[in-house]
Amino acid sequence: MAENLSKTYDPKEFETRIYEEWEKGGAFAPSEDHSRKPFTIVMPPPNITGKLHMGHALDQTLQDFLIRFRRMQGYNALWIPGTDHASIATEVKVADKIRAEEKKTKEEIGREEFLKRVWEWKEEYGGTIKQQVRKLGSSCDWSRERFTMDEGCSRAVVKTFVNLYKKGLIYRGNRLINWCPKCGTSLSDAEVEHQDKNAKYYYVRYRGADGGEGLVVATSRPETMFGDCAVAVSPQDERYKDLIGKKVIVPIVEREVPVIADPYPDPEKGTGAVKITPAHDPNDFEVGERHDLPKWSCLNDDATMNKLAGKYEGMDRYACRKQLVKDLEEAGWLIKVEDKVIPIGECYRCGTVVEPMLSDQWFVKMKTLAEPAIEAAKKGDLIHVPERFEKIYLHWLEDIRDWCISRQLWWGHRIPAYYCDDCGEIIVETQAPDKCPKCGSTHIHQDEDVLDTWFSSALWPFSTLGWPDETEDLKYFYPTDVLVTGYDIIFFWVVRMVFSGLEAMGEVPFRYVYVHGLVRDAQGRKMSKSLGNGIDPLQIISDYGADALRFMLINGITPGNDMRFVVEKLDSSRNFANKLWNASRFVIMNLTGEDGEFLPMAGTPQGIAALPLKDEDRWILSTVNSSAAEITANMEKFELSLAAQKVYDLIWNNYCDWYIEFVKSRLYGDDEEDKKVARKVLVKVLKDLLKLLHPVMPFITEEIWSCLPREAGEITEENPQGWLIRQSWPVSDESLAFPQEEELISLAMEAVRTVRNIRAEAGAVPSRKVRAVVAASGKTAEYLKRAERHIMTQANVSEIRYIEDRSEVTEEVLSGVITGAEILIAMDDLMDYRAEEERLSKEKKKLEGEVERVGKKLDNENFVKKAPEKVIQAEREKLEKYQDMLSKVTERLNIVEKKLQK
RNA sequence: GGGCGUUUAGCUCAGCUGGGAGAGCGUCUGCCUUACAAGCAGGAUGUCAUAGGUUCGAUCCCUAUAACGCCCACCA
Repeated sequence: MAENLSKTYDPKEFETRIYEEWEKGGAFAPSEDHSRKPFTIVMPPPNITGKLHMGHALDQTLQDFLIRFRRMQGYNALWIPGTDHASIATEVKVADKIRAEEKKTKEEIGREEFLKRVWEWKEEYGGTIKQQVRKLGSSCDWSRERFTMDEGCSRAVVKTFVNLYKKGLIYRGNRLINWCPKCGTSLSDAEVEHQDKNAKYYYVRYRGADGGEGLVVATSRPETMFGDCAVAVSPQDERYKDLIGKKVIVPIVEREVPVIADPYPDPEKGTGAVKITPAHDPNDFEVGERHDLPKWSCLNDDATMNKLAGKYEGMDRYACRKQLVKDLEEAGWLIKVEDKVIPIGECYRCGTVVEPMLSDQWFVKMKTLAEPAIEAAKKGDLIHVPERFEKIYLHWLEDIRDWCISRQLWWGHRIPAYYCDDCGEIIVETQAPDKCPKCGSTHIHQDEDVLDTWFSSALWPFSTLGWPDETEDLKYFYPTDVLVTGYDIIFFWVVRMVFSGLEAMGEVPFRYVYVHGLVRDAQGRKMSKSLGNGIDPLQIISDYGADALRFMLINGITPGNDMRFVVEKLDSSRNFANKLWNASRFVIMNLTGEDGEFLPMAGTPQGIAALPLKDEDRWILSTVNSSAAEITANMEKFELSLAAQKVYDLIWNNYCDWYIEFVKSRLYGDDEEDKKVARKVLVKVLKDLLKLLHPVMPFITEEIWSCLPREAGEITEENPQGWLIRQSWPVSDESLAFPQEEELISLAMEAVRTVRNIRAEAGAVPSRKVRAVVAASGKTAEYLKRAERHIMTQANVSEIRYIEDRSEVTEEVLSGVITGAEILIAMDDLMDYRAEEERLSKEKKKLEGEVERVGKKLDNENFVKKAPEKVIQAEREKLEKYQDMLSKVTERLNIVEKKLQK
């Protein structure tokens, strides 16, 4: 790594280099030593659909923070990286690309060729993503990298499917599913987004078959009338009592359907009579099941009307609706139309309105699988951070319905089900069968469909560790420790991993779920491609460095809450990095002895404590020592933001602003022995601070660390290069607790601040030394005397006189009160009256000019008449302000002049 | 229809199971003091959304209310 630090902080100079060295040196891989406790995270695999966005950057940073912290704490840390094939999303993207570039559909290209193209896409985008993850500094073990469609994960998928099928938990059925007409595939319930939309209720009369009035039904989808097979009413509904059992005629369709009594219709809603279309509505489907009604589907897969629709055949569902309503109206069957807000289901990928359709699909039976997952959360085997997400998790599992897992797509895991062409037998096996076990036929074909992409993601925590094989990794690293993810995929992913893990492994896949929010733009809007408000993490890294980005993403966030991406926060993070950089340069500059060699360090806490330490040494050692304990506790409780904030404070406010300043006079002094002590403390503390900061800012800390002298214990067999990434985490040590010195230096700091304050408020000449009088007694006096050196140097005081009684001072003074004491400074000392007179005169002149200028403006009739009220008001306020300032300056100038005359 | 979150300094947000109201940015004043002007020193700014309640004491707990946002929900 670097030999010494360049003059200015330039992350470009070292971030890439350091990452390469880490990776080459095996810094991310866990040890083979399985006697140590493991700490495992599996990375939520980014989709290979495109590049990483800011949300990924947050996700990665949080995980890397945790894994680095635990690694340093001594856990055998493993973070498994990988990518997701993202079945439907990728298929759509690649199909779009082919359509745009070659003007061909995927059908025209053919399944085999299409899949070849997708694999090429995967190589390209998967590669980009991996590079981005590296740029962010993620310390994941690339030797264990996985892909949801690699050989192992595919075996896991097949194995799981077969297992669940044999247990009767996966079945094939002709049921109502969500159908996306554009993507041409079924969707799970989770993949449908409900949106409230303005729509209409159409009230349509179904006349009696006996020539009677019949009844009126309300529907928002009249085009489904072609699938109507009954009209249901509540048995309690007096209005329709006489119609039950009779027939009514569906207009236009001119089909006789029975009026049936069923508990489903709510007499309060609509007309109380519901047209029943089992093939296009989930509720109707159930009614149909209860009454053994036929299930007539009137839609094609592309949402056009089928032959059941008669003359409307071939029309799009909405065109048909429009025409049908018109026809109904003309025929007199349309009673009224009502505006209504109705929740509409849309495809989460393409936004097309989803159609409930009757279809042969594969389903996972959820009830039995959900139960242990519910239990796990209730027992505390699974803990959500923050807690409130447990409620969401439970609620979803508690009224879960069966999961439709087959997709009419090509890119994905093909369903391991085989059909005998001769006898129709269904064979579900891990290996394709040679012949039908029932009839012996060799005419067998595999199911054309693939699985829901989330079926394979659900296995991620154990498929990545080698399952279904009983690998060493699986035994040692499962269950994993924490899953970090955004709240937007709890249902898609977290829930399914939990029940899958419990089913396959008998244990929850992770102990903690750390849920983070979304990264929004500066206005609080979701970052999206359509808005074009996305921010590329790589661009930010190139402008500010990965460390600054990471710190910015961690700082000021709360688990589960969204954050805004504000560029100013990056400046602040970068400035912090620069601050640390320069402080380190200062330390390193002062490290070497006359011969240019590093001075021997003191090593252990006991070694440091045994040195002839000064008060300020003890203060900083003690402060860092106790803060380390707090910071550790914060991190263990996932309070990462608080932890980062505390390290920031420690570095900037304690170490840089105070300790380094305290110690300068010693470093520049003649006492060689004491100089060494100061150096040792400087380095010891800097090292601890670098360790504490490393999880959030890994690059800069490693770079600085590499420039500091190595000591015993820092180079080990596991860490031959002595890298920071593998150093041990600071543990608070009793030998470094110095409460008395903490109190003493705090008091000194108060005194310094007070004197500075007085000086600044009095407008004293900065370079001018002042004499101070300290009125204090007892311990306070004693401490302040002990800290006299600091007060003098830090506050530019030339002399301190101690008194017990404040009334001893009779001259004109300014004073400030600190804990247990008062500090007084003579007015005469504060001011160079000549200089002050000059300054005030200048100031006065300037102000007079301003007053005159604004005054003139306001005296101008045209201005007052024509300018907007706001501007006039602002000018008036300005005038007032300047006049006020002028009178103060004048007053002060008078005093100064009087002093000069004396 | 059900549930949840947010509301704290001009802006972005912290506030770790009730006891001093904070940070960064911005702003104002003074400083190029040999680590750092991406800096140093100092200052100003808040009825912690509103109304009640519990408590010796509430930004924090309870109950309402409002605004904004989010999630879930089988579209008669």
